Amino acid sequence: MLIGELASRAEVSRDTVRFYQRNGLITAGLRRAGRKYYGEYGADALERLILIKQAKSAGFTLREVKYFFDLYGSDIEAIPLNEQRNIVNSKLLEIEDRLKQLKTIRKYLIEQLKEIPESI
Amino acid sequence: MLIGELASRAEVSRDTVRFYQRNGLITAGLRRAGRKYYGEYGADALERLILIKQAKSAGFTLREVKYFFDLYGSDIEAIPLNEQRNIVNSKLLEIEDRLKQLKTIRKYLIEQLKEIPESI
DNA sequence: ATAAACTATGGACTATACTCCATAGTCAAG
DNA sequence: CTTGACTATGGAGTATAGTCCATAGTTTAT
Repeated sequence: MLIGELASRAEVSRDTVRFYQRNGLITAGLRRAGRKYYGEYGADALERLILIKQAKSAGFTLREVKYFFDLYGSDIEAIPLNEQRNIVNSKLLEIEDRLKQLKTIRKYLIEQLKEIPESI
Repeated sequence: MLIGELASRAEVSRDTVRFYQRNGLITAGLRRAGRKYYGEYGADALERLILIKQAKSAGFTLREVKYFFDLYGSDIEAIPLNEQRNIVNSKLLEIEDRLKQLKTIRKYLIEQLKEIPESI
């Protein structure tokens, strides 16, 4: 399929597909079109886009996703189980850290709020 | 005082001071030095730097800090009480939102962790 | 007199994840 | 055969908060 079909199937923009491709997250074949070439994308590209979206919503960066793709391809099953646990676990720790920070900030803001006299 | 003294008193880098100045967060007078001019900073600049650091650690952006400076100067007391409450309160709401998002992500990651079989 | 430490200026660079634009070639429908 | 929809390419722009560099003038101490 061409980029437009891929993009709409994955529900991302064509520019996003191009961006991911430039950054080595997905690949495409070439389809001749006159004297130019169009990108030809397979089911694997679609799979990857979906994986990327999931990973992003789970708090992973593109850099991290690329790292795992480079290591294991897009087949999650190919990643050793203990490695899978490590990946998820360390991201979990990051999230916990950020949660702690935000809770500290929240506490501080609530204190501030208490310090401001009520204006009747 | 000159930029170096200001920076070390406020515990920020000189480049940070220059950056804030370029962005209208602090101002300086001019002290003649040969045929050049050096920035001359007063107590107000130091106060602002300290305020900025506090605001940042409370989750405010520089843009937000500048907005309030433009409106009320660096004198917090000058801000009407209900406005003070609004400011802190809406930042608090933002933080709460972000906390919710992160908790959702955490929940998801924990689920994932459960789905990965133990590798003995 | 000279070196060290300080200052100013402008501009480039960092990370993240895209988005937008202009230009130009291609394809399908009417 | 022309119009509209699609594609490719390169490059610029967005937001945030600075950092780093080179060049050049200044001040202070020895």
